[in-house]
Amino acid sequence: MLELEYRIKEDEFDIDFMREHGYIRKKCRVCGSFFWTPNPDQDVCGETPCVDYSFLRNPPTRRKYSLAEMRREFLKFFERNGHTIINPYPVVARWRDDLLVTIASIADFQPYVTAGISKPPANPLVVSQPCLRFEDINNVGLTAGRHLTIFEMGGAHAFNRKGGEYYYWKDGTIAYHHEFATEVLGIPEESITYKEHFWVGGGNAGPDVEGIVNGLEVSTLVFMMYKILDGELVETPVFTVDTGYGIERWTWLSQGSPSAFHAIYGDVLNRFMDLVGLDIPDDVLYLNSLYSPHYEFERLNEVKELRRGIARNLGLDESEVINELSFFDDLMRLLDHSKAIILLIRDGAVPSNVKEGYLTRMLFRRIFKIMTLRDIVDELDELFSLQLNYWSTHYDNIREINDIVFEIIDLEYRKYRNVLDKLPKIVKKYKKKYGSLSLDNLIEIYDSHGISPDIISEYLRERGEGYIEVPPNFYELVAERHGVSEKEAGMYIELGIRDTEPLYYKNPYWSSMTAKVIKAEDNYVVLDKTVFYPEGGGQVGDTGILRLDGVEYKVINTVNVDGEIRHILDKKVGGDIVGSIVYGSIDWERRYALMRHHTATHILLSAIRRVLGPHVWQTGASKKPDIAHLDVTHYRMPSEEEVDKIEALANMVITRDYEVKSIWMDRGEAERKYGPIIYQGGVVPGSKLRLLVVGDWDAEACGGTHVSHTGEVKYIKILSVEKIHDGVIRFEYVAGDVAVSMSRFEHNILDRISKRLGVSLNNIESTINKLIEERDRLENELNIMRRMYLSNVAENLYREALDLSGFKYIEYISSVDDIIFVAEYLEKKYDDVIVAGFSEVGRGINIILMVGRSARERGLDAYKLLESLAGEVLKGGGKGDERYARFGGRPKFSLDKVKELVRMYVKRGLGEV
RNA sequence: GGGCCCGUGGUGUAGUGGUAGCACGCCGCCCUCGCAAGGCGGAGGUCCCGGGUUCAAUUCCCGGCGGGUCCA
Repeated sequence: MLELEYRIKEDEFDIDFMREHGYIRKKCRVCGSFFWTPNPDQDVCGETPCVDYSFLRNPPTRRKYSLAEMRREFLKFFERNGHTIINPYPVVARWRDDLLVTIASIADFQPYVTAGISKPPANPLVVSQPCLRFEDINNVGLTAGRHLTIFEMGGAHAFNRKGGEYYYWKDGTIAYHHEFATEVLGIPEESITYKEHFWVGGGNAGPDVEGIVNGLEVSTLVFMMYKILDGELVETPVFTVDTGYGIERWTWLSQGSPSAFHAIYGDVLNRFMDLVGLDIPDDVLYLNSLYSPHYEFERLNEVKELRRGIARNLGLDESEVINELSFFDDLMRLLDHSKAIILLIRDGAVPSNVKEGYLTRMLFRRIFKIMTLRDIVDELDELFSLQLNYWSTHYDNIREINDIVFEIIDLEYRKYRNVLDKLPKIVKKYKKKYGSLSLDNLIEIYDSHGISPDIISEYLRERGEGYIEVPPNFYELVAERHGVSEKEAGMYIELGIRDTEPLYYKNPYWSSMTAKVIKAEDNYVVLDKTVFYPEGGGQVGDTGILRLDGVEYKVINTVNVDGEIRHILDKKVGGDIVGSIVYGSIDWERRYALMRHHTATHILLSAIRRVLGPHVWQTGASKKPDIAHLDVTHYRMPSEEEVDKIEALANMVITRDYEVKSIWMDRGEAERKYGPIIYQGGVVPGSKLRLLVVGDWDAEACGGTHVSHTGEVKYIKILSVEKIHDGVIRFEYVAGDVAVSMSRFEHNILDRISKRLGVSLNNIESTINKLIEERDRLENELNIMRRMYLSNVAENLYREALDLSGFKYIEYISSVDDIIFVAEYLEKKYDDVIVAGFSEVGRGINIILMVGRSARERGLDAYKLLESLAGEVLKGGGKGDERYARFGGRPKFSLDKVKELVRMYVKRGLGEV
């Protein structure tokens, strides 16, 4: 986030609206901010914490509204005033490359609409957009519902063009807001304050006013008119009215309920509280809400103090109130997080360890943790069941994912338990290493194993193994370990193709052309028109030839660099050729394979969605001439049956021979007609979209080249399915002639195997199984034989052993393994044995000495003996005990000499010399 | 995309620069009318893969693959 100080001009909001309504500008005596009020005596800005909430139990509106009613009132009001109602976008912001999730209603229209490149779906428009915010996640629950990870932003937007279409600006925006509050909801004018502010975000900026009613900020009305370039404000060609009405806050305001959660979740909240057995008096909750603007997660001790005050105030037991409220906070977190999870899953953010899937997992982990510590895990399914039921009446496609959600809950909970099951082992390890656990250890454990410190603390407490104080800034300490890497919000806008007419769009079947050179540099040329498709959308660039002045160049690749289609050649172009006419022709066979693979990808994606569910979204794809792959969001490996079904469905689409059409459509129209599902491929630039429509089977925004009928794809063969991350499944497949030759190729291999084995194709599998079993059996048998052989060798060695003072002295040169076997064998069987083994190992030698029981009793020590000798005969080291010792190193003498020396030492050790 | 942790019989794990152990499970025998428990015996491992250091690597170093986890 850019840290810039922008001052609002004194007369920024000295506008007709303020004058007509008798609003005057004042400075808050508490926080110092400027605000507008119709009350001459008002000297505070009207927002908490400068004042207290005054709507609790006493709403300023004419009547109470449920969330659904408030949303409807809001949308209908703006519709009456010339705004078109737009369906909300997904909460996963796939059309953005700078955001993972939708954080505001305006995010739907960035960057193309706000930058003036693309037309909005309607103008002006209104939308109630579910949004996700994670930066205040710690405060969720604590602040009585002022902070939520999931909320609806009512956005009324107008996009005004400088010197072009103009709808309304400051006066109109504030007037609509005012009218909605006073006329529609019946809020008295004197209750409404407008606080001045300067908004900066996502590379854009502009002055704004916050609408405040009875202490609660209910809306932010932003006049987005700048972009930030190198820290400077530069006016944008489009002046965007960016209003955000907090639908949940307006609802709370209208109900004056004990908390915003009561207003949002209604009956779900009551039933959930009953379920877990929390009964908390309304008086306590109201006072809690009143104090809540002063609550902050970072200062939990102060929160406790304030809550103690609530208890005193009401004459209740202090610790009881503190405990009940902390339980209440937790339950609200559960409601909030589970709602967010449901929408995330609906929009394809399947739990994962990367990207938006990680956000889903994090929410799950927080839920599990709370439920574990509160011992209410049994209610997990019921919580989601209540929520799914409730929100299915608010949002689309919730019922469709019902079963999927429960399957994911089950999987995620199991993963979470697995993590926790590692706890005893981890604690043991740290205790062994450090004696006790330090704060640093806790941070490390959380970071590398995901076990939060309070769980460890609880675990240690339960087992009476000490107590560790967890500082409230724990998670900041974790962040420090990672180093702060603030990413500058980049509002990257890709331009369409310039200068070159893309003939491949006119007709993808054209394979050659004559064109004029408009630019030539080093090894690439740019033409006025081309049939060569530049790399994009996962489809690789075309290759072929260009003929110029009788010279033939190979086109080794075609790329789009900043909207310029470059034909990359195999050699440099000579001379000034700009203006010359060239003949070009693409490698048609290759391109046709690519077209088939590309169309196959669209067919397959829709087949996967139909089989696995609507949570499936494309996360990546690649189309090469010989193979293609498609990555999609899904929470587990699909079963063999599912894959078969997908493949069959995809091939059915081929058989039906649907027409494949590319249609250029206005972005807004396309979104209206097909919904956000068209953005499967990710960010698509431009005001007009090229929509690829496959019969009534599939529609996606796509810039690739496609066949004209699905029948041309011929055949889709899925080659492999693998999990590339948690939550991301990759399908590898081939289509068309490649698929046909692939299956011929595979069949040939099988055929050769079958001939080699001398069995029919049907029996290959069982024959190979038999062969493997046979091999295992032989390996085993060989092992037994080796042991038999070696024991035989050992017996022979014993029989022919040298007699040293009545002991059997055996010298044996072989591999280390053999020596050890023989030595062990003899030592177990004969008491009077001494085995000296010699082995050449790598670049050195090993000496192994095994001393039998009676020689040990005579005082012969294998380790001591070798140790005393080792320095003399080799450069290395060794290990062992009185019975067995092994030394190794680079020898100083020949093996024979070493043998002689060992024998000499043994003799001496036995007192023979 | 980056950081950290982890890869050892079927499963769970110990361990170490020098013969890879333990528990559960499995097989056989004993005990029992039968089962369980108990006793005895046994099978089962490329110590994830590749490279380096070393006389010697499961162990140390580097790279890869796989899993976990945290942060973007």
